[in-house]
Amino acid sequence: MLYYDYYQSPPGRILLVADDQALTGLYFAGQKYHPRINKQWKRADKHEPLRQVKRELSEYFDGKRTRFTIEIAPQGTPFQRAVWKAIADVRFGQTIAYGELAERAGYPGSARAAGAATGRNPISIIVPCHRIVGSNGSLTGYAGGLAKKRALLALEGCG
Amino acid sequence: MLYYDYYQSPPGRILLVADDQALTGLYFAGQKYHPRINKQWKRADKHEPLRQVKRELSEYFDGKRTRFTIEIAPQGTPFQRAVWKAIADVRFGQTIAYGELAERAGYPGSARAAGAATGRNPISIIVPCHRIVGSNGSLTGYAGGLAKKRALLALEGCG
DNA sequence: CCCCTGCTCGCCATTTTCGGACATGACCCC
DNA sequence: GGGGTCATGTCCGAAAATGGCGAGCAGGGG
Repeated sequence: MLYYDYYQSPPGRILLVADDQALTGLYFAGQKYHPRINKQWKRADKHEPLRQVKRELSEYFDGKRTRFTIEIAPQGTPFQRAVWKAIADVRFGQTIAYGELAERAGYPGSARAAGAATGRNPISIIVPCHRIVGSNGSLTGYAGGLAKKRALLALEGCG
Repeated sequence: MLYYDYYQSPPGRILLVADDQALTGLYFAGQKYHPRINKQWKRADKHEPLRQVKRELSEYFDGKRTRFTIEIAPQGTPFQRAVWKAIADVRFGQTIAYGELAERAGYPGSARAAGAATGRNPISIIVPCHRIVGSNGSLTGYAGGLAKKRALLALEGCG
């Protein structure tokens, strides 16, 4: 059984999805790869994991939180999970390039594949894929739109 | 955790595989689709499901048993499971055609697909795929070799 | 005629293969 | 620097190939 709820953030409305104990998805409204609401899912604004992530998001957008503690359970291939795990290790206010990301994930040379996997990240913000940039520092892409990527990086003090 | 052991039957050596409570595989040595022994598996000649199936097999080959009671848990697609379930309902000494099998499985017209699924049966003898023959009565194929299919049918009195 | 054989052709789920798409990066040339 | 080119690795969907089939048909012997 999966549960979901919405959260209104400064950059836009967010869809949250969780199973019994962990967060499985966090999507900006209208973003690429946004899932359809499944009839089997249950709208639940009091479900504990969802409450916790909403609390942590509020603190994050208020500038009072720089790391998340909510448990996450993203679904993907072994390669994708390795990439997402490597992304999760990038700290608040820091950025790395796709090539560096691929290397940290254990797949040196797979920069482009790492980019594709980054785009499929099911848990935006918490798995901070906005902290991954081109090797020359350019903001090459973001599933939710480059504007949101800029906004998040600005919030974290990366002009 | 999976457990395995061997059993020497009249037609040839057999590999038995089981999980904690049910049989998941029964293969003739050298048959098609024979699995490799996984390092993670444990050789266990006293594991209860394995002991039970060895006992029932002995009785079967001695002509003292016409149906099996061991619990089975074959792994496959929904279609394959439907076919294997339909095979399991064919009784000792009886034979049906692949077309009839497909129909009983709930997929009328899928005779050829049923044949392919039959070939992938992971639990020979217990799921008696040797009782499936061509619509004209011919023994069209058997993963363990047609000789074994003939031997099993002879044992069951189908000359 | 009847029966058998061999052939062709539709069937259907699965598996394998293949061709793009992609949130890159290094190189080269103006 | 901007813009083109090319070498990469992974994933997804589509298409083709693969099988333990079966019905229909044409010939050749009894």
